[in-house]
Amino acid sequence: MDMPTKKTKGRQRIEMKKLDGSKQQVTFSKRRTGLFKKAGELCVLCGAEVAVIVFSEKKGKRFCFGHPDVETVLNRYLSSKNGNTFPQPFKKYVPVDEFTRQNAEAEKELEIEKERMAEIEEAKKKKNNVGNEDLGFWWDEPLDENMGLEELHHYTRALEEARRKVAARVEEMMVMRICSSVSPMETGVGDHAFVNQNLEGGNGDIGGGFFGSHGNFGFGHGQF
Amino acid sequence: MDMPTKKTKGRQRIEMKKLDGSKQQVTFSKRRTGLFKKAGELCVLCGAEVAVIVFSEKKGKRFCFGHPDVETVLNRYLSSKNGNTFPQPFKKYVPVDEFTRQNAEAEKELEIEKERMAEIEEAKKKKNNVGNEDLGFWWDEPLDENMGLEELHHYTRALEEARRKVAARVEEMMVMRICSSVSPMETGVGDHAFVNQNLEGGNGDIGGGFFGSHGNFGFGHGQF
DNA sequence: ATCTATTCATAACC
DNA sequence: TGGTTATGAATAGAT
Repeated sequence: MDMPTKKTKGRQRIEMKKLDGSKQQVTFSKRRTGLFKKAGELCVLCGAEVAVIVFSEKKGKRFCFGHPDVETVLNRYLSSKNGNTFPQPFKKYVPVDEFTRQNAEAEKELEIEKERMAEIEEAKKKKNNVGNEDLGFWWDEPLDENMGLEELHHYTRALEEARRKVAARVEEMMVMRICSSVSPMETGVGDHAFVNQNLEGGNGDIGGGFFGSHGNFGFGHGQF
Repeated sequence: MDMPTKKTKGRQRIEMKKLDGSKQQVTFSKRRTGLFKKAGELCVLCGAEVAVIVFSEKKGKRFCFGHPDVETVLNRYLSSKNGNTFPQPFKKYVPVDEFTRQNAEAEKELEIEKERMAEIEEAKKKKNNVGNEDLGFWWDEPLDENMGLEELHHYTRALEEARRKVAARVEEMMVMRICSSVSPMETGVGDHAFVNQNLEGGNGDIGGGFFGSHGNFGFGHGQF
């Protein structure tokens, strides 16, 4: 008579084994979202710094979450890795609010594009002053296959250090550029988290903000 | 008369704002565990590659999860970042099983220690052949403060590339060393996930395996 | 580290 | 991909 038949079976227990097909895709989406949410909550509740990087199996699409942003956490990871203990490392929280930040990101994108198109030609014209004599940039040189393990380790650490420095320098230049082109608004140290879906083709970001009422969390691109 | 009073209030809704003190610590532990579990499930169910890096607020203690391991995912991230599209990148799953892998890690630790103590002296004695003329290694040179944004971008990408190459080379050397000193056992491509708690003092890893019955997930150090 | 009572995440369906 | 429902899981609070 009546229709007490439940509309759905509700959540069912599933075996912890690999899914495939459309089922996998749906589950991937939902669980990825859930994972990022959990990560964000861990940040808010416990003041933790967290980076989550996910590559989908098919197409290897990239998804990221980071607080304060992926790069910061990665740099911290790379630095703490080799025993270099940096309790509260190189993280001058950039005093730009979300709005300003978005401008920065837009500018970054442009820069990256411009640069990508110009770099090959530039490489031909310029001489660098860091240590290569005539063939271009030293950083384009192939690795010496005979380099020993220990040198490689040294090299690795140096590269991480260098990358960190570059990241800091770029950020700095960004901030300078922003500050000189935008009226200084709030200088409060913002607390940002970035979520980023960055696939090969490059489509964009994924959704609305976290914790709408509490923190000014948001989604962005998160490159520098 | 009877005691229908509930033993606990059960889970209570909490405001999504920062906690402190012991409450924070407890919540951090529980939620971190939950986050790693979710990450692991995402890997198993969807074949995703995932890295999660967490720094606690106080003491900046580091916690990591990675599948197949943190380094792999990070390398993939760094490479895919600047538009360098590598659908299925430089990840020749090393055909070593868990046991062999542990040997590798032990050896790595030793190497790193040895090297750290010797490197300063070595730097003085050796000349490198990559591009610096006389003062030591080019990679120890300070950054040119006048380097432009575009050069910095180029530089950054080059460093990431270089780091990737070095990592690959180190891994390769490791494998060669292993293969030449250990009898070839199973050559099956293992599926590993590493969880790693790596604090300044260095204590060790955190717990039992994930999904005991299904995958050979485990906990490890995850350095190279 | 354990134990409940609850809230929360999500498998199945649309 | 986005929404609904019913249920399995995660976890806040207390021990």
